[in-house]
Amino acid sequence: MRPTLQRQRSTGRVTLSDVARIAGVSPITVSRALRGERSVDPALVERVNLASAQLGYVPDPAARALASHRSNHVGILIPLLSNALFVDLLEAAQRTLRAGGFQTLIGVTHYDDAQEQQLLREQLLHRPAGLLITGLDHNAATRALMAQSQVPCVHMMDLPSITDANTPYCVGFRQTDAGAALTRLLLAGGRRRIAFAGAQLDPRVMQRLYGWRLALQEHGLYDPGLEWLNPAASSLALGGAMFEQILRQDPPVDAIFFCNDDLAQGALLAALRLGIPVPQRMAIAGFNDLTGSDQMLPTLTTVRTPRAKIGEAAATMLVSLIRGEVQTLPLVDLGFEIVQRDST
Amino acid sequence: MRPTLQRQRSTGRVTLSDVARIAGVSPITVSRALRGERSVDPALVERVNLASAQLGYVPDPAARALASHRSNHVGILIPLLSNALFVDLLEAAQRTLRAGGFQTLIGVTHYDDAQEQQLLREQLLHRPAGLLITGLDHNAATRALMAQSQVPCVHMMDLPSITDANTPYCVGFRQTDAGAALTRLLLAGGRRRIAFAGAQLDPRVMQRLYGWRLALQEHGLYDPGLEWLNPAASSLALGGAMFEQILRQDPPVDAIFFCNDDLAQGALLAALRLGIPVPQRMAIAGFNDLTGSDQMLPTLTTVRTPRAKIGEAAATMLVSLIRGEVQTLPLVDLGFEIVQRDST
DNA sequence: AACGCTTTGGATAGCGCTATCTTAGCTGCC
DNA sequence: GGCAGCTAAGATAGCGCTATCCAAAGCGTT
Repeated sequence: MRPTLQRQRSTGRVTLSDVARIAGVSPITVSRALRGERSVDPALVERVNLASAQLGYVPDPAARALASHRSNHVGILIPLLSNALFVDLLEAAQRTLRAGGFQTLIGVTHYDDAQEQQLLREQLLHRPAGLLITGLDHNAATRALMAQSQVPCVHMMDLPSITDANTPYCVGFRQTDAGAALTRLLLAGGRRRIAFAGAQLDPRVMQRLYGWRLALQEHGLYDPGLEWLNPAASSLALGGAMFEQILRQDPPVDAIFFCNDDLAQGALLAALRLGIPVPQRMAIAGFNDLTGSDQMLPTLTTVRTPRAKIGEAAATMLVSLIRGEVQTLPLVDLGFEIVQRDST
Repeated sequence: MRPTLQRQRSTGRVTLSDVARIAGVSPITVSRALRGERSVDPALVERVNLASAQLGYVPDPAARALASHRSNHVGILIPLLSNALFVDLLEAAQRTLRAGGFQTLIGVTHYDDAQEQQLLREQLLHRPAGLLITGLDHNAATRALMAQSQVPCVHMMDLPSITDANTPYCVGFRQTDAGAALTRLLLAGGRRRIAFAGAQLDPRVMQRLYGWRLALQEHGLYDPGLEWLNPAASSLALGGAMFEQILRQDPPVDAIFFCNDDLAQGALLAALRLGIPVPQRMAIAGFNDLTGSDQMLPTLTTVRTPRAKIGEAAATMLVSLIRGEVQTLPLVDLGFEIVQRDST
């Protein structure tokens, strides 16, 4: 009886063809007009835009990705969300990418190579238009995935020490220089036995350590016993504990360079608790200039890192890479700023 | 000359059909076997799995989404990433969802209705399998989008005060009760003039305020002049400023309930700076038990909120909703815990 | 043995776009 | 005037998967 049991799978969604019908052109012309591709008669573009607006047409990202092998996603890989540093980086990058019409896919690696690789693999499945990734140190499998995927990629935070023909795109600053500069400030303040207290021990921490080492060696004041490294995650509590430990085990130490503000803030609180006068008995410096470092007692000397600018610049660079615009330099050094406060 | 100019658009990617050919079955059987849909002969499933593993087959999410009008994405909307509270919530939810085979799409609303709506709209375009959203207060357009989309949704953090037939799925705790409980603790400690200092003024802050008000009213100690509300974002600096302001403008105040630990920590630091003895001259309490609250001087009395548990439970609930499993209760109250420390 | 009913595998036809090829309409130039 | 060399619009055929319909096979009933 029933004439043609039509297989109705449509979702009622407004499609390209609907727009085409209303505009009186073929679907492919609508597609081209909306993407601004090739030259389409301005009058037709106008008609298409009108019809599209009238119907409230929104392209289906899945269909688009399937047909074009491309998406408007950008994958972002960062180590942690529990560190304000990366949150600032992420927020700035995300804002810039959204403005450029891209959606972000956030992956949190927890400083774990296997997780990083897995997240990258998942992101690549979505054929992202680009990738933003933290740091330059990635294991071979991860690097291979990135290279093989051919997806434009910008690295954030670190800059390579040497540059050659195939230097990757990087936006960041020289951690080593910053570490050395902060150490020199302590030296200029008359400190002679300056300890370095590091946690997490990610590549950036190691570079700061290296900078500190260089500065001390310049003055003949380097001593391996001054390195206090702990692979645990940074926290106020750990900073306090490290402060107490150094104080107890190496009393001549007169300054401590903590690898980040979390540790340094914890140390300042521990000093308050123990009644150790800062900076008289012990100078304390941190890194990153996180929220609260200017509120501590005493206020914390630190290095202000341009993380929001890095996120923004990296995203901007990525967008122009995606658009195929000519890139002037693969490296962007955004520098840093020493913030001297009362703790030194 | 050239026989058939074949339109080669394939990407060299391993497809379902490849697996089907190797396994010696039809593509649709591979699809069913891999998704565990319907009943497929175990022997065939075995063959398919083998072939799939051998070829390293990975389904294309875009093709899947297009054909099935469904994806394995879960959208998560949170107000901020700069607040550790939401980061903990997010991380726990994300971990649970990943374990369930879902990818997460994070949207940060910045407490802005328009942004929330826009983000939701974008997420819905990807036909998410589910949604996790913070709070219960959303504008009409947002609610309409959610209802219309038919996507399962779980609300995090807040619980509705009244429950009726169409109560949404919620995992959280009673902010009002927590506010009242903390206030009662201060009252039990002999404090008579307890101020409430709030910033950000999101719905959860307002509920804590309401709880504080109730507790004071029970004792006939409520006075509107005790409410110090500032719509600015929370920060240590703001906490310090509010502390000084209250101290100056209402000297009889002997305790301050800060709506979160950021403000309270700032107040503790300000008290140190000003030499105001805490808790003798002024008791200070916060909310959330953030990192560092146990490191402050004095350590901070606060309310420990089960944010990681909320994230996990909400994700678990969402997964079972997506799978169509029967839900026992739409509301899950995970409670809270008063943490009494030295600041009160 | 004929009949329903429930499996289980496969054929077919899209999902909503875009890559690719084709064709019609115009130059410009020997 | 005829033909290569362009341009713009359209026709066609997928992208890689799954919804839907079909058919064959198994099985218990009367």
